[in-house]
Amino acid sequence: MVEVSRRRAIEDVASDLFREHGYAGTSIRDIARALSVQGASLYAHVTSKEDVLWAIVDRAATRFELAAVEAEAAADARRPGDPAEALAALVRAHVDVLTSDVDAAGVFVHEWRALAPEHRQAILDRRDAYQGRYRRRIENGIAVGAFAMTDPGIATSTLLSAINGVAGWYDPNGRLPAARIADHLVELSLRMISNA
Amino acid sequence: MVEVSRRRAIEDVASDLFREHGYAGTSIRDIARALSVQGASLYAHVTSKEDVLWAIVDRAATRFELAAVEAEAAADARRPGDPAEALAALVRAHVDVLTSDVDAAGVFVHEWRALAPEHRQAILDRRDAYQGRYRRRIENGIAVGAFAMTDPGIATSTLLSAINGVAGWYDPNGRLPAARIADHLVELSLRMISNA
DNA sequence: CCAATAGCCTAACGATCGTTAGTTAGGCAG
DNA sequence: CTGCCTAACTAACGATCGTTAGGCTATTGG
Repeated sequence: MVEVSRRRAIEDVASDLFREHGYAGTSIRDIARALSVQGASLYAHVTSKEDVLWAIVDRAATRFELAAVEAEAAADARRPGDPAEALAALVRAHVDVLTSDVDAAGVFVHEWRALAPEHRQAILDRRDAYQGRYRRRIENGIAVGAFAMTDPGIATSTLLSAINGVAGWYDPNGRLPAARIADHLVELSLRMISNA
Repeated sequence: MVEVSRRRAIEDVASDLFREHGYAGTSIRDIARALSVQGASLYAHVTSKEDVLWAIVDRAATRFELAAVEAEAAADARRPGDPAEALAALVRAHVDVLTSDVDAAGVFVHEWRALAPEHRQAILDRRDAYQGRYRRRIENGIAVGAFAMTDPGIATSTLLSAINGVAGWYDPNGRLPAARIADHLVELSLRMISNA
């Protein structure tokens, strides 16, 4: 990974450590040590520890949001009003973003609780909006009979838990390339909510 | 919740706090404050902070294991060799354990990384064994044609992620009783891996 | 060649961390 | 009354936490 800026290099090793040991379980000096630098030196590039967490989470959130917007637009262009097409596109986009930076995605999924109250609330709002995309497609699919009759809220949460689970075991050097994994997750996701 | 021992009361409030702020994000004094007691007073009942985490995780793991054993035995007694029956029983048992103590289950799912190396490895082994129960049933179902042809490893991990996701939103005072939620998760789980 | 800039250093601050030691207060059994 | 048990207390330890201040060095554009 070629670093364009020192600030970005800090965020990248922080993503790795936050994902492995959690935000509270990682000290500024831990991050510095991974960069072969003294802890205090980081403050030339960063205003606080929480600032680093926020940068990681905010960027990851933005990437998920952009990918979802594009995925829905493309799906609607291909097959307008097809809930399965739209949901498949959403899931694939989500898994793609997740596998393209597992560390940051893992931090986004698990460490948002450690954010300062304002940032935490902002992320919760954005997560709700993101989840709403999935939910609307699921509800629409149920309405037109493409998806099974189930509780849309539970189905949405469970679907997102399922695909976020990839962050728990994905290994860039593993046996399956990211694209294959996305294929499987799309298949599992659609079956989960589809009619017989 | 009536506490039978002081030790157990400590573990219960610790479960709550560990789940909310993580193990590293919770201090001994935080736990003590929730019990209206001084931090040092806890060491009359506890040998270390990690000891508390281990007790919570170990107990939760045991409950999941016992429930799975019973569920499989009962399913095999009802309909021997039926993969769907067995998997449904496993999922229901898992969700039941999870909802019966969300705090402890949430700690088990998310905070095992914070365990001391030996305990951490022990839990990883037990988690693998537990996951193996699901995997064998899924592989068996694929072999007999009851389940769809998919990667059993990914299907197993994704299924468990899906049902563990309940720990992220379940509220004992929420709109749905635990039994209804288990119903939904069983349904979603079976559909996820079933043929057409 | 010089000035600016980026990057890192050492030293230290007050706070909090997990944990130990020694002590005190109350209840119950002999 | 005595002696033990449970449960709490205060005080303090050394380590580590996030963070600030001020100074040094190497590279680089004019």
